[in-house]
Amino acid sequence: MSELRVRLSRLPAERVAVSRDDGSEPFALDLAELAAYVADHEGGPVRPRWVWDDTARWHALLLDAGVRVARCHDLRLCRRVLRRAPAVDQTLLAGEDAARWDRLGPASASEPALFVADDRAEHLAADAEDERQQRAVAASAEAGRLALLLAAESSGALVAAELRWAGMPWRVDVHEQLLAERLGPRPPRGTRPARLAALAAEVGELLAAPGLNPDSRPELMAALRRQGLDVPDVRAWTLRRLDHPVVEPLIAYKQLAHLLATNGWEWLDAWVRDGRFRAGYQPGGSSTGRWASDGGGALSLPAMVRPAAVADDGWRLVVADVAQLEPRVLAGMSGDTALARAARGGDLYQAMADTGAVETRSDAKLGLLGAMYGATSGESGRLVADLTRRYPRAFGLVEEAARAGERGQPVRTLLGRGSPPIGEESGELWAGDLDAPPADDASLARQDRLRRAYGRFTRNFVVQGTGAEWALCWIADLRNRLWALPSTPGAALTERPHLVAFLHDEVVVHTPAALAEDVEREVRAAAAAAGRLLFGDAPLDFPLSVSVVTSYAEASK
DNA sequence: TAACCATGCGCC
DNA sequence: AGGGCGCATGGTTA
Repeated sequence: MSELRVRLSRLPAERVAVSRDDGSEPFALDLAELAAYVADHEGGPVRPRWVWDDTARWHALLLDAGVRVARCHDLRLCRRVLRRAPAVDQTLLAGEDAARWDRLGPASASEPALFVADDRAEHLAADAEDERQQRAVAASAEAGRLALLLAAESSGALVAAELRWAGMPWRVDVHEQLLAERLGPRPPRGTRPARLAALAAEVGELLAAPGLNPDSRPELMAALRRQGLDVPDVRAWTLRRLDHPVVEPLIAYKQLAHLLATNGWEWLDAWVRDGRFRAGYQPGGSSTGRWASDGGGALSLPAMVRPAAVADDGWRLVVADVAQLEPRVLAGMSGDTALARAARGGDLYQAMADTGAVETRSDAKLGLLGAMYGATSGESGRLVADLTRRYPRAFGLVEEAARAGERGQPVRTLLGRGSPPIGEESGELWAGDLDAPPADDASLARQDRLRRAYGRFTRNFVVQGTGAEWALCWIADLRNRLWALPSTPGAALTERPHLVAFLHDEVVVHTPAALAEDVEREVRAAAAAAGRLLFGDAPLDFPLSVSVVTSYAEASK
């Protein structure tokens, strides 16, 4: 029996159109009735797939009403995937309002609301778009994989909405103490904290440039040059090679200035409330399918502030990350049995070294990363050549992806996500120009540079993108497993084990301490399930390192 | 003045 | 000749 799809569209005056694909008559509800309708179905024997334009907006509203849904189809997100999927006949996605669906951007992830004034999504009918998408998938030669991809994307969108809704537990007092220890007491807005001011003064003195502003690159470069320190840039990595007393305080200044700017007191004011850090997530926000973040910087929480992420009393954080996700995914998608054998154990790089493919673990890592990123020169380039002989299918796959990119051809992930066309991001040169003969040496060189850059991108795209697909399957399954853990009847999402962070290949679950072991078991089981979903019975492991901790900073990496 | 770019650093 | 992001700053241009 096929599943029931219930399509929801917005109507004027904050009402909602409900249209089921079981032949029943469509009808309208107000928001209170909608929450009750959804809750009623989620509690019933057949949980529908809820079809809507943007999960961030609909699920936030439902969560506020105490309703959690099991499955959905995010039309905006899935349309974006299908529009670039090489296996999809694009004419099947044309039709009424298609252009408006194409232009539809994500709801503001930091403040999702179902109804907003002057909304471009207003009156877009979910039924028509859903039918188009279903037809496009069904007609594709990769219908099964695409359907899995869309389901995973949509589940990811549910996770993202729940992450924002629940928030990461965050201790403002711990964070403020940490800032005070390093920077001094909170200064008035726009002035430097004491420790930063002292370091700036010290740098100025050591460079004989009183009043120097170390934040100004031209000022700093000029002052360094006057001291005979000629550097091409002022990156910490470059400065460290200099032998001069200013290096240490200058690097310390830069580090603390960065802490202040990105995760200082103003960040706390903006993003932490009621003991929760609520960031905006954008599922599928990057072209490879990885998530992006939208306010708050949830995907780049510096180690320095992680001590402030503390579980509630009697609760724990279960932190889990996958070891070497992308090399494992590469082994699986290429069917490289030698690399897959190395991916059976906990340490893929060490296993490569143990078989004699390379001398040391670090050589294995350097060579594999070089192959996935497109390193050509030096040590890394030489190792890539060696490893290509040992793992021809895996290294051949990324090499072929790079060649396709250099020819200007898009590539696809395991589940069928297509890369954006060449030149789309850079804007430097659109694809048509590549077919025209270059007018002069300069434009020839420019074309060449663009092709190579796109080749490095497509090389990485197939691996990073398939890695993102594995991770989506992982968190989608984990989300359901966590919900299925025993809890008191009617317990809300945040009264049970729930996800509070997802960072590409790592998750954090906030759980009552007594359930931490169950959570750990489910996190591992979900990883194994994701591997089977993508790679079937291929002999391939996705080992996790899992820590049960009170503070995020204690998690071993 | 606002919008944009370049730089540098953080995360994966 | 190393992939993907976000964010803040300073400095430039429209």
